[in-house]
Amino acid sequence: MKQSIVSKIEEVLKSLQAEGILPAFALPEVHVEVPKDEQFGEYTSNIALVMSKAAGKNPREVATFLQEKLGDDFAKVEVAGPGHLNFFLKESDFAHVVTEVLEKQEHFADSTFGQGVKVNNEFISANPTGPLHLGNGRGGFYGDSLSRLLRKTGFEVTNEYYINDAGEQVTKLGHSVLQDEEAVYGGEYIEELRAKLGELENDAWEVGKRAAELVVSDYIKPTIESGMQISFDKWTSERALVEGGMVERAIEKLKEQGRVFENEGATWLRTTDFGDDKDRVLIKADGTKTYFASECGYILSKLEQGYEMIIEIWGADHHGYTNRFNAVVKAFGKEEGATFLLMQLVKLVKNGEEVRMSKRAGNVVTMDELIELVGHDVTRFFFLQYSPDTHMTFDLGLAEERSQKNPVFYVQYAHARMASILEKGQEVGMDMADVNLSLLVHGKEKSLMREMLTFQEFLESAARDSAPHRLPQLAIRLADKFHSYYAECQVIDIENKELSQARVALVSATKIVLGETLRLIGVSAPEKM
RNA sequence: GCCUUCUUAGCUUAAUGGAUAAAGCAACGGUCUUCGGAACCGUUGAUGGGGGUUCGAUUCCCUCAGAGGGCACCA
Repeated sequence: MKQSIVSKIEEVLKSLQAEGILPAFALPEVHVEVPKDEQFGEYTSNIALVMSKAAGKNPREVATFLQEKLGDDFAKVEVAGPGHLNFFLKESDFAHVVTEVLEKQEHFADSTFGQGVKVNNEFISANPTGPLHLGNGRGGFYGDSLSRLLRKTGFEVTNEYYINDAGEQVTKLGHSVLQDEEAVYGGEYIEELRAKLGELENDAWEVGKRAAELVVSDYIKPTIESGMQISFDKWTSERALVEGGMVERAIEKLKEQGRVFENEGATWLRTTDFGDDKDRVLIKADGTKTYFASECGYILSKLEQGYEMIIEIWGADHHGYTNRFNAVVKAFGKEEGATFLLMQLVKLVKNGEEVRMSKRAGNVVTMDELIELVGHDVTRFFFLQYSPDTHMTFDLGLAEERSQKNPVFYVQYAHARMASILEKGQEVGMDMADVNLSLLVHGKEKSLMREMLTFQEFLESAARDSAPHRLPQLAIRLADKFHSYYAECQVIDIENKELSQARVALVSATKIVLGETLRLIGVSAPEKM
């Protein structure tokens, strides 16, 4: 719908210029949006405001020219405010969308927006040195929901977890398990690892390797799969990559590009060619490779697998690494680099005092603990609500109280209420086969239908902006509109069967759209609570 | 010192450069229940300070103040 309005506006503008009503000038790009306020219609364009200067006429005048030529396909086209052009859809469009939702069910609003582009979405990727903590949770839920959104809008997405099991931290983990003087990590899980590993040789690297595997299999994976309900398509091991010779290949390839040089006994990559602050070491003077070198191998392997879009969801503390990362991507010949989502760190507060999260001290609050305390749906909804830029503070003292007041219940309750109405509708024999949807003329009904009309649009722009945090807001809005409708209109009324059937159809469609929104968020859509 | 993110209502947060800045919680006042009251309706209340760009700025630029994060031949 949006696209067709855009083309119509473009067409009319050209004809206005041809007729000499508007002077000849390069037409700006036409933007059509869904206005947030319903009183401004279903779609709106600011084109008259944007081009008024070039046209040498005031915006309202330009808008009026357009208005006169665009009227036919809409119930109303209006010029409002400083020169906005607002489009109101016909009654038949409203009724039609309900039919469409009921036909397509959960596939309603599936789109081809992403054009099957192959996306690699890497998130969490916590070091295999301990259980996942709250900071991992934020990026985890965000990444998972983003993937769901991208798939819905036509991208082909692979969720990937990178296991950093080849570096110095593995040796440190080994020392910690051995409990020698170089131990750095503490906490209960270290004791558990010790017990599970049994007889230990006195080699921190070997012990660390085995311990890291256990951390992944016994802590990280269960938390992700059962606790957080995230499924990864791929778990990539840094060590496997290194042992498979990927890193050497990457370095060779970079040498071929002429980006590699020697200095002070070390081997460097000239990342400054691509906007990095300084060049980076690949091979240290002592002959060992840096983490950055294996990162190069990893990037090459992603590119060789044919991913056209690379998404990296990192903690904001990794901000300084984006340039060198992109430098490598570009050195391998990909022009636009990766999409980075930098999640600001979660600040943890308990009774007004900040809790420093440190694996060393063993005072981390784990995802498992939080999920056990308040439940998966509450945890996920809470973390997903906020934009990555927000420096969110999480008050543990309020966590339980929050769980009672979490909006996720409000939304789920709306869904359960719909289910209950539909069940009742069936009992009293409401037949959906031949429904007269033109009876849905109440303002609250139109408001619900408007959400359906603009649903796909909403999803596509959230996908375009990598902004899954808008989904909880949509869920709340849908629930709000439904509750409000419910309070004002009797859905099932035996005395008025025709209207009731239309309303049951509307509730049924609303339930599908809300259910789909909840699925994209990743929380359950209960039939009963 | 350099780079970077943030500052919106009492609190936690929304708002692809658009129209009257939106919710939840808290507070206050109503609905008194035939479909699920975990609900509905209403009231109070906000863009850190100062410049600039723009027809239009919470949004872009500069600056000041405050708060986070980052600046390894570590990973």
